[in-house]
Amino acid sequence: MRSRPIPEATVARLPVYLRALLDLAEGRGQLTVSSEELAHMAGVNAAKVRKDLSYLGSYGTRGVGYDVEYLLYQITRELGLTKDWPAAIVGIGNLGRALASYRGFTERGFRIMALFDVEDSMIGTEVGGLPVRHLDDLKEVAVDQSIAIGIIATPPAAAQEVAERLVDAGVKSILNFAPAVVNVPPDVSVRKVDLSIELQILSFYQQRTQAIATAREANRRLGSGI
Amino acid sequence: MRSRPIPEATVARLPVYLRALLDLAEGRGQLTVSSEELAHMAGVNAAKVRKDLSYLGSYGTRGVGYDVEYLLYQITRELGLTKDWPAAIVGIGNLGRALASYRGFTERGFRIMALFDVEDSMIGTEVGGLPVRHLDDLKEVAVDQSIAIGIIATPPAAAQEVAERLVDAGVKSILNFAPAVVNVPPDVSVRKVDLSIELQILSFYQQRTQAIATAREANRRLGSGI
DNA sequence: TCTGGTTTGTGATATCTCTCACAAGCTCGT
DNA sequence: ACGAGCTTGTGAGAGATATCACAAACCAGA
Repeated sequence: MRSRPIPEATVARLPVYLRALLDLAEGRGQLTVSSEELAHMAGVNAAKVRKDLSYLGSYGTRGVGYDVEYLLYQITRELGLTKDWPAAIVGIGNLGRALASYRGFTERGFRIMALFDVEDSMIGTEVGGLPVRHLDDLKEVAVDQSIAIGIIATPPAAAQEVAERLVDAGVKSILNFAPAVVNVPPDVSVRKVDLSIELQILSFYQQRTQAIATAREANRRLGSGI
Repeated sequence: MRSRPIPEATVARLPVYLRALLDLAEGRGQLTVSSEELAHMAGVNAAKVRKDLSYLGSYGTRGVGYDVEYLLYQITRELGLTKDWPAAIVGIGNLGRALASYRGFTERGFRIMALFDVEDSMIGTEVGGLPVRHLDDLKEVAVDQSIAIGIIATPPAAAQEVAERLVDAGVKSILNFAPAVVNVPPDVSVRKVDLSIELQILSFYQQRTQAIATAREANRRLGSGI
């Protein structure tokens, strides 16, 4: 089963398994883990865990489970986390500032190397130990520092232009926090994180269950002859 | 086709269409829009747009397209955005603070009504015009203010407990920013926003294309007899 | 009223994803 | 050495999602 392409859905879950395994290794010092236990920690079912891991190769032992350290290494390697990825943040507003000082990034080898904005009053100031530079310097800095990942935290109107500048600077991976769709060439990956969209999705399900409750209520009144 | 349940994948795209329609209405004052144009603005293909919209009912006109205002209204209604949703943020660190002052929320009828933390030094201070209250007051405040949406922005170790307190307070929709899996009863919706996971997914695809490029390079050297 | 150009709505089909169920394979105690 | 008890790896089928392709319906102009 090795060397088959890894499905997108599986790729999206590997980081979740990775985190669970880190908890096991660092926290409890557990040596092996069953698909059942890993599934519970990751909030999925055991068959899915086994199938996901089978795409990486046969790293488990029947009757025993998976070796935590070995599996950790394999997932780390598969996700390309054995090396550091230099990243840059564009747009140093509320969100950009929070991202710049967010610990979670550096933890897994993502290093914020540069910050960019267009606001003159902001250029030159330090945020989280890094100077804010002008967007016009993006290409030069990106090439110089081998920036691999661009993080867009600008207002929506600026997102597309920033994306194009990142692409022009050779960046192939973009994480977009701006509430806007950005179009890029097919060899560039974009992932979007959109708080407002997530809330709207929650709203849909919340409203639906309330609607059902209301309907049930109405139905009960009808049924009881009122 | 009406009254069939709307697929999850479609629900997740409705907010994207909504945003595009708002651009059309407010920005350019355009009256109708074709699935083709909407698809381009949303970054998907036209057949998908039509199928998605068909779940809401037949709101288009053949040969013409969709009435922008009418479609706006229908999607807004379907997403439950005709009323305001009171929300609360738990965990007022870097991220929580940024969220508390984030404009994007209030825009679509999500009102941040309360902030919670456990750090004594933080309790009583104001963030974005709201006082930070102690987590122990959560239930009382949540019931009193009819909080519908809970936003978790705590460190990962606290996430599960906070989720349980939210559930206990009657909250049925949770947006989880903490890098941790939270388990909730089936009648509660959780959506997670995990910056670190998104970066790791980007890392996978970036690393893969680099690996392919390296292999191709090696192959070329072999082929040329070096 | 008819014709040509346009765009929707949707069956049919392809692709992706999840879940089940069980043989194969491992460990351990006897 | 062997059987009991687990746990993996995976084929098969179910289910969800995406895409295709085209008939049906509309508008505008003659």
